[in-house]
Amino acid sequence: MESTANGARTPRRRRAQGLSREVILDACLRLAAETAPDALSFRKIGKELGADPTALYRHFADKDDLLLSLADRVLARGMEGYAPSVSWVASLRDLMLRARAGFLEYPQVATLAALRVTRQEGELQFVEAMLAALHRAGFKGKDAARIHRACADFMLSWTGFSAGLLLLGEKSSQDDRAWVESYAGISVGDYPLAVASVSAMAEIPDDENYTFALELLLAGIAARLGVESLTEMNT
Amino acid sequence: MESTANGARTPRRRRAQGLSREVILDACLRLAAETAPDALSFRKIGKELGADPTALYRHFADKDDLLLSLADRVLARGMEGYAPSVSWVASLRDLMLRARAGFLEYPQVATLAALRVTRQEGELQFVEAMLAALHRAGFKGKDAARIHRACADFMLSWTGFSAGLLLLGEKSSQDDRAWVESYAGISVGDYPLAVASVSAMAEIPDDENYTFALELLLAGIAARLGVESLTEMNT
DNA sequence: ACCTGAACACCGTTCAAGT
DNA sequence: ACCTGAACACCGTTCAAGT
Repeated sequence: MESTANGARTPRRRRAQGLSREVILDACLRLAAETAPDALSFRKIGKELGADPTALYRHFADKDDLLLSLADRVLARGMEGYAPSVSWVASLRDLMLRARAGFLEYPQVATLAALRVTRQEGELQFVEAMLAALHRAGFKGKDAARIHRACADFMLSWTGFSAGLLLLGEKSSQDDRAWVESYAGISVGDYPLAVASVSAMAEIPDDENYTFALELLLAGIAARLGVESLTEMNT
Repeated sequence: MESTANGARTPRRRRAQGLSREVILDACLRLAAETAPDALSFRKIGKELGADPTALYRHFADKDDLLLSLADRVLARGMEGYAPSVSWVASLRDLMLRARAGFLEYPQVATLAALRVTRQEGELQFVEAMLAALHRAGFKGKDAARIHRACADFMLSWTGFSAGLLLLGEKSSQDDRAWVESYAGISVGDYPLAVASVSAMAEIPDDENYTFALELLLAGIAARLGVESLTEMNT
């Protein structure tokens, strides 16, 4: 990669020299950008680096360790360019959308690490920005902590879900077939509402669904504000 | 299991005779009730049945096929005893809680199948009950479909998340250690709010967190009702 | 018709050995 | 100090063979 001056055609393994956490993480992100289901195995990372797969154990305790660092990098990347808005709702919405979008650029990382807490720089940036927005709204202390946790885990769980759907890929289409087939064996008359709406529901893309649920959540938070302070109401 | 009359001490493998989808699914649920991380492999299911692991392929196309049937059974089990309330909010809340609780009795199934659509009996029961509650609230057609999808995927994604946490088990405790350790290397002064609330947030158990987020979501839906019909308002 | 068992192409991880 | 490579205990799945 550095100098392709001489014999550029032999695709044999580069010598693995100067591995480091940074170098390894970069290679992982290169692999994780793809939507292939198992792109992040040690063996594939090793090949990408031209190193023996087990060399990674010199720099990371185990796969979990690697994954947490990877997840934090991805979150931090999603936070790049974030600027708080004057509106706290707009800030919350922005954060909840950009964090998810950041993760979904690396679906592998999202599925594998969505339920882990990284406790590294990127996560702290996200938490601090969320809490700042909630403070501006008037939520403090324990109340702010509860709402932040609800929002963060809403985002993380749904992001893991979405990443899983992306990685399933073509299998989702198989699902559509199964849908039609499996209806044959079931007494459809018992489920009139479900049968009537089934295609309308299937049409909704996951992104739109997340956005819509997020708006419901934000409305719920806003409504809570009304209850708390009783000074201002928003429809 | 059927008759322990003679030689009950030899734990050698029962002969595998009369395997069927039903028999296999029962064995799977027995295994999946545990919190062991990899309890649902074909090899372990085979051992539980006293059959060769590959015998399962005679009854299920692949692991995915098995998982979908398993997931639908678990959902159906969660729906047992459901009775719609006069209050549509109470009905929605009940459905969103019982579906998750049903899945979490079989964490293996929940992690592996949360993002799949089963299109079998249990799922239809759930969808029908949700739509019925939404209709009673006054949501119809496309609007009901959108809200149902938001609710269902909120529940499914969070349930997959929760099941993952359960399966992580002791690793969560490791996280707590990591939390303290990793704070050493970071300039804490840059994240005052995050640092101040970190322990308050960590204390919130996942169940409570889900319940709280669910209330926010329900409040958001109720608020939307106000916008729609303009006839009745609820704080 | 149904079950078995060897085999294939994968996993994460450990450990003695090389340099 | 860092990387290698054989090995271990696992995966899901295929396929020829048994009964």
